Amino acid sequence: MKKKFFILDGSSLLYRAFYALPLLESKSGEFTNAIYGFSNMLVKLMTEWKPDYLVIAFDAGKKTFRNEMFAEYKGTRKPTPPELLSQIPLLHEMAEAWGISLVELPGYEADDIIGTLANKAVDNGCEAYVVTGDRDALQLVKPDLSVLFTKKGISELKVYDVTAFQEEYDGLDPIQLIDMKGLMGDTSDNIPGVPGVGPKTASKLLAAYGSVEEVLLHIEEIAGKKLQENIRENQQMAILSKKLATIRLDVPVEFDDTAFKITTAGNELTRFYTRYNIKSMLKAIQPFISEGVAVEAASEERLPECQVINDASAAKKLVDECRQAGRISAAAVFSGKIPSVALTGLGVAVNGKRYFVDVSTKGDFGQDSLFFDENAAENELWKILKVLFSDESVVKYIHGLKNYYHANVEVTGKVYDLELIGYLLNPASSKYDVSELAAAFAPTLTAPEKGTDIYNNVSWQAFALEHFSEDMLHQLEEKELEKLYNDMELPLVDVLADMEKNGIYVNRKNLHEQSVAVGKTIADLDKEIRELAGMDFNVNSPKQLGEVLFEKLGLPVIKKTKTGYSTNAEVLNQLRGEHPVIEKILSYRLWTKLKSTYLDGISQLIDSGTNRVHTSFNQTVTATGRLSSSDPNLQNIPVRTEEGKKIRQLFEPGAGYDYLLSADYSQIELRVLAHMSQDENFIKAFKNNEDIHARTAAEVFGIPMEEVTPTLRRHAKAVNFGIVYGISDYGLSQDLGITRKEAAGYIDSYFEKCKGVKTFIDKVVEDAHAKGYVQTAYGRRRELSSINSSNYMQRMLAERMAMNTPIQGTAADIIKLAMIKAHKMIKDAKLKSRILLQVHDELVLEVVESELEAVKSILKDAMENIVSLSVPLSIDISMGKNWAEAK
DNA sequence: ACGGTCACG
DNA sequence: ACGTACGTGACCGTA
Repeated sequence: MKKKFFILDGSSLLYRAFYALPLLESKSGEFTNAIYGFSNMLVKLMTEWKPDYLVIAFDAGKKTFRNEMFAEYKGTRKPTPPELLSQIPLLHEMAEAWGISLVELPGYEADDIIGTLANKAVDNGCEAYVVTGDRDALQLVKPDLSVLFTKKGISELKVYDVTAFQEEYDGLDPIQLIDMKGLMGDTSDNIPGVPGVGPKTASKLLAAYGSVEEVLLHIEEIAGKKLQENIRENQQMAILSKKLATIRLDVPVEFDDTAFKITTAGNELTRFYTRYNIKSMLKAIQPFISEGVAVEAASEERLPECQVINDASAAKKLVDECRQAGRISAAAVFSGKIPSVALTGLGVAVNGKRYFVDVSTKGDFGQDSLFFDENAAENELWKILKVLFSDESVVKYIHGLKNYYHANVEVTGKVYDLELIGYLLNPASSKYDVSELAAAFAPTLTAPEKGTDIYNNVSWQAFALEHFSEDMLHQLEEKELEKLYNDMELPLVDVLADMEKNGIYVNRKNLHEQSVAVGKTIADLDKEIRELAGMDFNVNSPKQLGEVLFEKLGLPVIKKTKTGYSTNAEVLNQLRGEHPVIEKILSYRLWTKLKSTYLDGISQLIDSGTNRVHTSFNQTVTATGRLSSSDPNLQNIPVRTEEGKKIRQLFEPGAGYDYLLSADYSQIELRVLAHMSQDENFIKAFKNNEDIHARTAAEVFGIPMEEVTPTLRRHAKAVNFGIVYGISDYGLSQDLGITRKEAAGYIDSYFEKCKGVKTFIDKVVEDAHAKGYVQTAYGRRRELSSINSSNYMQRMLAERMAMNTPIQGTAADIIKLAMIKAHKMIKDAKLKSRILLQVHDELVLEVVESELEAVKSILKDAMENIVSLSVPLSIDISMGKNWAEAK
């Protein structure tokens, strides 16, 4: 029996699969529907056709080429959706996972590779099969060479052998298809053909003469004067069109008896479909993979029973097992609030087994923090187990390291916090809890149902961590993020834990007094507003307020929102003078914001034990690498208005400390921009320690520094901000209240003067389009999946993110490193002073008088010298008896 | 749960 | 013609 050689048209199948299936997205953000469809096709071929050889032909070359290729398909000239383009690298991965050769040759189209190889396979004594969604391939049909044409998307295949072809094409010889095209053309492929010749005429001519060349030799005989004339005038076109339609059979590729055989390695295949979360495929591939892997894929059913450790000897045995394995995967349960947190339960996984240990001090595990007792004796089982976390020979795979620090667990040696690693791999995700990570990295592991008891739940988490950590670390290495983890995110955990534990003192008495006073102000304003409006309503309700202002009072509508009238500050400011109530409403808004968010909001979060607020610094929230702060958010305490500053006054040094000290980077983002862009003007200005916005104004408006007015400086400042945010003329015009044209003019002259910035921004955006992600100077990555979107708005947004992220993110990286260094220096110097807050470009410390100079010099060193850029980094230090004074 | 609003860098 | 500045979190009212 002849061996079967299959060659697949990669681009046409990918395209068909993409449009046949709804858009699927893996947990880590890649689109996968085309890959899913393609995979189903492979499975179908493998089971129903049992090929001996199978290869995929694909077009090599630039993305733009691929763009055109897809764009011309089916006569639609729409740009190829980025969601499809983004799956091309996955196609390569998929082929590799299957052990299938992917044949690409720069300068040759997939069609020609397919034609050549199919024919060579036939010459080698094979039956050749071309699998494609492109009808042009039918010209290849001959004895022993069939075309499998996709139908209904890709779910069915129609077989064209010589007989089937001739049945459908009325006795035409397959190779005559190219003569057909030569005569009638093909609009979708931009092949012109002969005007006035359609399928009917072309068939008739070919039936009579056999080929384009023969037709041209017999022009005089052709019936119909107009037709004769058309053919005569378009002889060249007919020949060229035929040539364009002809699949070449002379591509320099050889039939490779070894490489073209399928060498499916089961674990690669499992890993691939696991990574992209294509669950159904994990079942479908079972017949093709070895037994060992089948077991791994079926682990869903093989979740071991949770063993509960409740005596010392079992605990010791577990310690021994982890030590011998050199690793522990653990998920912990904590109770209590910072600064009083206790570890109360521990799930452990090792060697594919899972355990649960109840380590709560009173054996009341599952109760909440009300039962926390810091004087309670340490749990006996925990005493035995905790040594694992400080054993240098044991690698720890855990989740949420900061909580361990809060619970005073000593964790040393090699530690992998999979939460942090998940964040580095995809900072755009919103959650990194174990079940979320499992869904992304180990989709065969089904998370326990809601309501599952804590023993099973936590031990499952440990089991899951052991299961997918290897894959995550592999990706960390592939994306070159290890350094970022080891030198930045991991050491930062200790710093943040200390800051959160420290908290910041709040003057409760003053806070309460302010709250009462502001409450009175608000009540008065509320009354006045209702009187001025002539009716009762809830001023806090934008809906009701809108109705009062724009319907009852008939004020002009400035702007609308999705749901109704806009009543924001910008709108209200424009309505000032139209009605006396407007002023009152603005004032009401200001005071209620202060009271509800800052006075009463923070009041609720003051720890009654320490009289301090212990914010959470979230390390895995922002897409750019910044920290965020919550419960309460101490990164948005008012500072811009006088009323707001009163809030800052409430934050004071605690007992035993003398001052709050603030150290903030001067213009760090613009300095980063100067460094990354190597723009001469910016570098010079920063090196000379000039007022950067004034310098920008001088350059952009072409005047000497002395003539820069405050207004011009303000405008230049706005442009600088705009650059950092990802400039758009519209945004700038809104900010400055100028026309869009004027804004565009500003941007033009800015780029004219700052060529380096222009070049840099263009390069960043271009790279983002090519790679689908952007990076900070330290290699932190942010995926921008909509950067090639066909939706203008989405694409523009992604481009602004592309411009902003390297700048904002690099600045965030720098201050993170500075925090680590400052924290260490303070510790090494055994100072009592300590870091309390980080506000993106500022650190707030609590200091004792005697250490002032030491602290200042440490901060200067740590913050200014942490990295050497092309421009100096500079910090301003100020201090006072409260946070408002330290500004 | 979501949109509108507003506080910060 | 379209309609946006980048990154966050908390509160309120409304669905």
